[in-house]
Amino acid sequence: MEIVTRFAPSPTGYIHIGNVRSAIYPYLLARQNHGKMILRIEDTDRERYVEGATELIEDTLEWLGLNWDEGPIVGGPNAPYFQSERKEIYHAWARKLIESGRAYADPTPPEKVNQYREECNKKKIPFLYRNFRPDTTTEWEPGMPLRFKAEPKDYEWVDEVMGEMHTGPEVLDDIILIKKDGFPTYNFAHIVDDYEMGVTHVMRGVEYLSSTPNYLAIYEALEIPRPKLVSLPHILAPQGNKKLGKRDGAKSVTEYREDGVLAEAMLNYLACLGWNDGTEQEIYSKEELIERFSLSRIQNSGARYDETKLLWLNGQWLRKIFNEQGPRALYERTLGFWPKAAEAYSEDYRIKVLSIIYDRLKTLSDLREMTGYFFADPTINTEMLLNNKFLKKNSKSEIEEMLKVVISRLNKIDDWTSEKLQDALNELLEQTGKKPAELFSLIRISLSFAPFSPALNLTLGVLGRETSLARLNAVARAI
RNA sequence: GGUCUCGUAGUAUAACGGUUAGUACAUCGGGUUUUCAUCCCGACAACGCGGGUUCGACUCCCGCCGAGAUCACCA
Repeated sequence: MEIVTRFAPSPTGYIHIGNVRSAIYPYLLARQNHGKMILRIEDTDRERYVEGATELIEDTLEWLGLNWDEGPIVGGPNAPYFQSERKEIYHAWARKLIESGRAYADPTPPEKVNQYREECNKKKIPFLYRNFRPDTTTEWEPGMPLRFKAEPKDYEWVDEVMGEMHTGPEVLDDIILIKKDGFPTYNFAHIVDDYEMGVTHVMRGVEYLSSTPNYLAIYEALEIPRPKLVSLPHILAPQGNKKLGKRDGAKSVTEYREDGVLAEAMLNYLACLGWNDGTEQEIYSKEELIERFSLSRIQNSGARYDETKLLWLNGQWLRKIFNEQGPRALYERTLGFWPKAAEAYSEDYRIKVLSIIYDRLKTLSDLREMTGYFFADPTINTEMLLNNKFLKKNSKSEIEEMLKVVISRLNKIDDWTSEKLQDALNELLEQTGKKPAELFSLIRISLSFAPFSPALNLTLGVLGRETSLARLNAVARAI
């Protein structure tokens, strides 16, 4: 049987890292089995609806490379994929339930319901609406919610992650199927949609585990088969033991993209947070994840979100792309992350800069801070030079003298390549009798006035003869 | 409070009932001609507690403790 999974977010804002994973796993499962993934927008709560949220969700999924086979934009045989446009479908199924006596109109005003609830809370007994069930012969009219009529009993089922589950009759209640505004609740709508759309695996956060018996009762009453149920443990906030949410400052996936985190790294990190294939592999491409994924190896406890590891993985991916696909492939990912001054330079030059600095990047946005001196002469800061821990024992005149020796030697280089430059630097060490730390710091700082920079011969090589010598001369004059 | 779930180093995780409890991130130390990083080497560090079952338990069972979820006309 074809495997059909779905990601069914509600458009209430951006997708943050706490909840993308419930899009990743369904995607992997569907691709692995040559099945389908559906994107369905659960927009039945008009109060929480956020304009533009659907686009944000689509954008995030596309960036991560999680393409869907049915849903908004691409369409499909089960359209529409917005729940707000499927009202008639829910009502048709609801009528079926009314006819079989498993749903009833509830004329009780909300205040009364709250009153019942408070009474129970006061008596410290569980609140079950079915104990307050009103006259169930009322005709269902607009403006009146429709409730499920529960038949308390035991339920057993298998959760693909949590294993065998069982509950008693005390968890079953008369839940609302259709709200008074005519829109269905999640509890009802998702069941109808999943069935109509042929979803075989319902993957969602563990918070739905407690409601599952009620869903099971609805499947039964509707006389439709139940899909496989997969509860995904929460991603926990860095502090505390609560699930990661926007209130914890959970960043949107888009935000990480803007910070220069690669989609590959994001997908890799999130997929492996709460899942592993049993090997010691750390770096997985999307294709490898699709191949190796298995429901049975999803962890059943929550996993804490660790941004440091994400950034480490991002560094790994940055280097992997550079080494395996070449400088140009990585360069293409860096567009938009360069300092403004870089615009005046050729692509070729920028690729050279990238080639010597890429292994120092944690995120692409580091380029802005780290490459400034390749595109504009740095401001000369004599303090920085004289107070450097390797240089401070030298007097100004000694520094000036050293610079002159360096300049005259570099001037003699006929072929300005990193190899020749390295030879010249080695000779200078012998000639001056200085330690590398001392001589190289002097040159490095004079060229960049940056806290750090790539290997000296490479920096000189990329900067070029003219710029390098001009900067060294400028420093010699300023001292 | 009822119901359900979870519990290996700081973090993410591995381990047919038999291993010096493995790996990665982080941290600390060292190495690679400056710096920052990469890379390499090394160190620190864990089975929540208590009972069983067993020749032997991180692994199976029970109890406790701790953490979380849920008990909405939100999803």
